[in-house]
Amino acid sequence: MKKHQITIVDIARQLNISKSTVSRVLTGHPSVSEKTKEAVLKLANELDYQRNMLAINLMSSQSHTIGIIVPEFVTSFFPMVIMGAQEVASQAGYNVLISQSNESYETEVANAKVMLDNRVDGVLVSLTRETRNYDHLKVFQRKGIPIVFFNRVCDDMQVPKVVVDDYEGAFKAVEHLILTGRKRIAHLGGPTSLHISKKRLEGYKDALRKYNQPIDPGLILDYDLNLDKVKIYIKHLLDLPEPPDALFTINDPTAFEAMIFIKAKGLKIPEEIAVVGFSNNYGSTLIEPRLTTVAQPTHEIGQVAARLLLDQINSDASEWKPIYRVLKTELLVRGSS
Amino acid sequence: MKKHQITIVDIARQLNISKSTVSRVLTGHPSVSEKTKEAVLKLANELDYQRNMLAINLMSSQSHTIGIIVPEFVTSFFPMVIMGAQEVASQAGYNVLISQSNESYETEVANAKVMLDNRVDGVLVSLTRETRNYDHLKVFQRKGIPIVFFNRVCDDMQVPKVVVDDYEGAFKAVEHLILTGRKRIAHLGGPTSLHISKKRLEGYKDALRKYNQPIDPGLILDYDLNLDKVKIYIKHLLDLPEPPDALFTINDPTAFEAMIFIKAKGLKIPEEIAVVGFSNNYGSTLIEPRLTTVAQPTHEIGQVAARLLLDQINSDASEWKPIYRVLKTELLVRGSS
DNA sequence: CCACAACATGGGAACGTTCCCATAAACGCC
DNA sequence: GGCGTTTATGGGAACGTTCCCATGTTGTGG
Repeated sequence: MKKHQITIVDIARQLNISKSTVSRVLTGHPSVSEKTKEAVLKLANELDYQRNMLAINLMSSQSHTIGIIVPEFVTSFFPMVIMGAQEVASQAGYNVLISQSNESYETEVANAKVMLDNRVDGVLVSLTRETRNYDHLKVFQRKGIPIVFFNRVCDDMQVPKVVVDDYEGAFKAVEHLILTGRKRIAHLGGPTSLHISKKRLEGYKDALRKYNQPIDPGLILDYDLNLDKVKIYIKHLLDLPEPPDALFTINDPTAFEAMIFIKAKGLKIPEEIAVVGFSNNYGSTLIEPRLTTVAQPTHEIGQVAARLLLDQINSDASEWKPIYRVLKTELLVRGSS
Repeated sequence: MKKHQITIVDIARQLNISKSTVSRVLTGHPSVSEKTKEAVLKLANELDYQRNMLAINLMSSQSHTIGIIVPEFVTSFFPMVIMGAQEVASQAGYNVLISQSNESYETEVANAKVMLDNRVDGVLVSLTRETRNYDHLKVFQRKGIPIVFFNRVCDDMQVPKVVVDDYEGAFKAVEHLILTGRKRIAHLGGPTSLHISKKRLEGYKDALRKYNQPIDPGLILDYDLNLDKVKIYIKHLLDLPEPPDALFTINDPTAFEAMIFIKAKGLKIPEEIAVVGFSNNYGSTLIEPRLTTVAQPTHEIGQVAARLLLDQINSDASEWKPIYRVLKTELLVRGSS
């Protein structure tokens, strides 16, 4: 059981003034005499008074908390985004309630419910790879709670979104492969339900088109991002009568798995097959050869998304605009290509 | 501005019953007639009623939230621990408020304050590398809020702690190096203020002693975990008149940096110098050669710590015991040794 | 010296729950 | 049929704030 907590009433009683006055001092209200202000501050400090956010939250009907729902946080991408968001949020006096959906639709739904129960003031979401139904997220809109998507966004909802230029990033990656003489560039993409998968695939195709290279459907595969399956797809590609001489993957972890398999097969990277990833995850400079990849401004994604969310929190719902922010990527050419 | 929220009073009014009864239905209190129960449940569902945790929290003087303070979460270690803790916590109906101290003492202090303001029901802490003063954490004890340390623990406080057997892990790592014929094993350790640094150093020394190898102080370095400095220390070691033929580092990220530098110098790993890390971070199987390391049961650390914390939350402060849980490590021998 | 503004303070409702206590009805039981 | 017991319900305080409104007190200008 908890001990008695010091409240403003305790302070008021000891100083023989009303709790209103104490509250005024503590919230910095101007109309209170210098003398009482000092006395209150002094006693509050002595008693080790700590404001009770539980009461403030109820009173203000605000939790001063924003929720973040991400599919996972073991690879470095989402943690970095969260860092950026957390910075902005805590500077504005908001806490961050993080939850992982573990790439499971059901967990995402459950997490959304928790956020709702806890009356988060807004929510940042990056979808799971299997989310097809968005009812659990539309609830936020219905209840007037702002929502901002990042990275894995929902095309169905008219709300702010923060993404990187996946199309351009993929285009640059593939263009780079073409310009370094690759003739058969394979693409191991993500689930077609994800916006990012589509955009990256488009960039891949358009780069080939621009340089008049044939688009061979046999070199384009999409998979569910379950890393264990990567080697199956890579094996398939390598076993083709005309195997690819380059590989562009949906993300870095996929590229890592692919490289490990390719190296185990005894093929030389980049001589026999070049590999390019996406995201510049932790590990891309560890693997050998170092992975060429499309860097995303992770930290900035988090910051921008959090700022958009705070803007909505601090404005009337009628003013909300479905701003679509596209951040730039950067191609980092390293040893694998 | 928020729209009107559906409350139990709304439900009560519409059904012409008291809010007490509605509350009873919603909390599953037995003494309420089947008929009213049904009606309430039906209407609550229709109106899309959502309980307001803000009110419940104030009423119960519990935030139903546990705080976690970690030094960082970009390397995979802490995210994994957090995952374990989050699992246990959310199963028990608790939220998790995560904050990063970024290895900064001041941020750790500020984070602790936020936790206190928000009346977390308990807190899980892993210290920064620079924390020497524990007043900001002792406040929790004083206020009757349970605290559990993990990984980077505080020797000064009599509270539950969850660690791995750093001593034994280090011992096994160094023993392995000795048994594979290494004669001059260097150790790049962490700051001596950290408990884990001391324990791992002890394990290192005792392994050497057991096999009658000399302990050469010139081969033992400690640093502040700022990865940028690793190459300076490694350079120093390699430039010694009698350079080491093996290196045992305080953790994996340090080992990665060391390996990159060593490889750049043209030395062969493991032939000319073997490397062993600690923690089995993400990336240890990416780097080449794959890093031999001491695996920690990260997920389990989080689970165990969260359970110890919940046990305290649900029991009287007088029953709290400073349980010290030591989990087993496992030596993973891979290519780097 | 009086009217009126500016300042300092107090009182109490409100936020949405839970929970204790009271009350009324229904139900045996001898 | 009266009495104690169970069952279903209502009333209202409490949690710790904030904030509106009221009240008193001081100061200022004509």
